[in-house]
Amino acid sequence: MGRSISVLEYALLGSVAGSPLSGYELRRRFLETPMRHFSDSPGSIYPALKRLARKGLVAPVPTAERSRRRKTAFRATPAGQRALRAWITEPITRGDVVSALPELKLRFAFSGAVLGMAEVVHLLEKLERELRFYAADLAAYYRKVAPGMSLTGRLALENGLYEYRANARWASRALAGMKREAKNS
Amino acid sequence: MGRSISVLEYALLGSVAGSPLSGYELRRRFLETPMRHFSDSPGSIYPALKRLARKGLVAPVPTAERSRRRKTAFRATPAGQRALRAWITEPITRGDVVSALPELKLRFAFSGAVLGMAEVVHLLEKLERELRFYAADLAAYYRKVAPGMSLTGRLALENGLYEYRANARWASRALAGMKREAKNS
DNA sequence: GTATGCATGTAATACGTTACATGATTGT
DNA sequence: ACAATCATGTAACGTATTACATGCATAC
Repeated sequence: MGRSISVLEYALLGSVAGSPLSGYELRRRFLETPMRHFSDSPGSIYPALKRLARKGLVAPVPTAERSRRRKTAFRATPAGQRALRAWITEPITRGDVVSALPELKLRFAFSGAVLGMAEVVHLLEKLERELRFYAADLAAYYRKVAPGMSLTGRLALENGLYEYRANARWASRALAGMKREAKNS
Repeated sequence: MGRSISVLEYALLGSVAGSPLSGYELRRRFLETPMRHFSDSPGSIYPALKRLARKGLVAPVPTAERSRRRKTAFRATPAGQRALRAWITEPITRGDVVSALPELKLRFAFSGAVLGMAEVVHLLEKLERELRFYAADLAAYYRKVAPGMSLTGRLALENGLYEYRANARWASRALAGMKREAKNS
């Protein structure tokens, strides 16, 4: 069937999980917010939106607008919400953190919309564990190969190490913050 | 003509700029080293290698090997070195750091092989400037929108902020290290 | 009345992904 | 003898990129 869903499609789906948005508004989001790494080109967004609609994951909402500008806003359907949830709660495997970190972060960013607090915490815990694990891996690799590397190669490797450590620290702090907040509610 | 060169192709080209490597060895690199975010699938690497060969940027080196295993190692040609250099020294525009940071890092990682120390420093300075600039942008954006965001959305935004700050700090430290080293030579 | 922003689309192309396929060599 | 690893490829498919194209609305 029209099975798999691309990361771009999930990004769109997650964006219309809360309030409906039109293709143009989604483009502006990708252009103006830190979701900038997604292309804002109409050639990617409108077709992706149509695919989601064809799969029944989003649906156009009646345009109760005073403006006569043609504009079709889409919203996630119940099936869309389920698909989003399924994607976000997919198991995090070792190595996802290496080859698909941006996707994991996107999943986390959207998790608040479809998951309960306890599940969000669980997701973040998994993420933190994998980040720490890979940071340690990288550190070991660095110690092993750094002596024989070129200066820029070694620095690039260091960059990766620092970045993963920063990510791991972020996850720890975020986790602590969430647990604190959970008590005050 | 066979103009543009994909990031994967540059990754391969840069990898064979120093010593020749076969498709299989390149796959293993992508599998076992922190270049893991590149796919190690034969369906991407062998065709990309062939495209590079067709463009005259890499060439097979005579297999003076004792092993009778068929194996074709490729090395960057002079034209390949020039193309690599041209890519690495392309101007860094505002926003590259947002939409193409991994590519910028790859360029830096390979820069040692084709650029002089002064040019590498210049590249890193540009990179550092843009990283700081965007980190500041993100911080301003955070202050503006954070109050109205969901918890996970806000945390994801924080993550981006921390990550860019970590990158900027790395660039500063690397720069300081390079300048120190330049004196001792 | 003309430029800018809103708003949506299509067509050509090239590329990466996945799956499939083959065979030689080394180690046990 | 068999499994694992070395080593290279092809075919189908979907999708992102780029460029082109259209038209309405608003502000000046």
